[in-house]
Amino acid sequence: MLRNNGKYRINETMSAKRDALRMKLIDAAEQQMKANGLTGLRARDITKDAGCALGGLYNAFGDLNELVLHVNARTLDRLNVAIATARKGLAPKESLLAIALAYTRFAQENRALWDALYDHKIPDDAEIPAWFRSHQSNVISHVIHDIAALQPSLPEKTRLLRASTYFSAIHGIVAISLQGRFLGLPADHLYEEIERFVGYILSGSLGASGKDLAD
Amino acid sequence: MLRNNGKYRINETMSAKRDALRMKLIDAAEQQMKANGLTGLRARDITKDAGCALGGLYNAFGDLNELVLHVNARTLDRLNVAIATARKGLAPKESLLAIALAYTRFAQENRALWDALYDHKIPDDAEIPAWFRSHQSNVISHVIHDIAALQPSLPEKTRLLRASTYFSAIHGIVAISLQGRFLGLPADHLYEEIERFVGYILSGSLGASGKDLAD
DNA sequence: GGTATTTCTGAACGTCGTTCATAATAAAAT
DNA sequence: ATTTTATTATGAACGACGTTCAGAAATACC
Repeated sequence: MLRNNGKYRINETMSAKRDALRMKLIDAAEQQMKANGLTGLRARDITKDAGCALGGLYNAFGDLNELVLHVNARTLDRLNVAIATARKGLAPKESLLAIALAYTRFAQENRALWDALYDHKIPDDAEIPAWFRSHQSNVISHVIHDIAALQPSLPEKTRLLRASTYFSAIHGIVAISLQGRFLGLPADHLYEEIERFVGYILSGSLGASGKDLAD
Repeated sequence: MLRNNGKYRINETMSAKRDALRMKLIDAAEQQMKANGLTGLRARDITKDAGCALGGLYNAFGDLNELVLHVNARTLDRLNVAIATARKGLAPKESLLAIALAYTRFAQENRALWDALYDHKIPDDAEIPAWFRSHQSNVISHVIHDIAALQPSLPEKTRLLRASTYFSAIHGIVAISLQGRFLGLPADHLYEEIERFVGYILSGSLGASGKDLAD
């Protein structure tokens, strides 16, 4: 029978050793995903690179999916930085274009890790943890800010819709192009095609005069 | 030592029995994917449903990936019909909107099979067979026709780029929304958001007067 | 019927994620 | 120090998976 008299730690948040192993496992998994993609990820290889036994992974994380979530959170953070840097100091419209181009560049330069952001599926029963969603939100918040600046009269909820639509459209163009599906937009035309497309959207949604299209 | 004196068939294209088994396997795989998704696909379940031994799958197809390609080709054909039906008799701009909405509806109503179109990855060494690419091309050809009608002066190659960009953007909006990633555009706003978005693109790219934006 | 050829079969193989009894280590109590 | 208790580490073992392949069964032609 286990007692807890307050002198041993109750949860996993206080162990520096455990955290160190977790970090080594995330590092190893990230390296492996960079080299072999999400489907090339192997628990045995990760633990070997991290310097622990196979079972150690399951002491540090619930399962392999949870480890992937941590790698993906890192990737989202780096994407977030790339976007923030690209739009810094720009006016809203220029910022929206900069976001699209930064997203495109990031996807190209971090192909395997970026793929994993979308290829990774968690089982139907499990749900995406809140801490991970916040990493996703950080990325899209830049779009929300620009839309808010362009259309201040838009209700908050509608701004989220517009931001999601804008972001998703750009993502779709990049994704289909890089995956070479359907016609496969050639990568060497990707930037100009996106720049043109963003121009369409901005002129279409805001009018040539930048007038506020409330609704 | 095997000889061939011309009295036995040389390749696999002439056997009705073999084709019947292939069809049963595709049917079984399709049913399984509908119910359990691509990741729920199991060679043992498929062959049991199709009424053959486990190894039979590997007589009919090279491997499981090849079988998935056949299911996906079917799905693309049904998507193609859905789009063709939706745009029939419409003017180019209305057709482009109809395509987007039909794509959205198809994705919602055939979620598991539609997911498999994009989730299925073939190994790096193998490449997508030409017969499969033609199924993909049929779907996007509708977009190409409408763009050709709207901008007849556009070079053929540029039309393909524009069609790919348009299709991919719509796909991205639908995909991110249905997967609930990032903010997750709520499904009940999906149609109106797409309709608005297409309006932006059409007015942005063609001008209010429908003038031809060459190049 | 006899023989060449194709098709079918399912046990067996290697690999995977995951589990868990056991060992090793660390901390607290005595 | 020694014992007790709690934590962490280990890797053999398990079940499920895709795939293979030697042999059985079926088929086609003489």
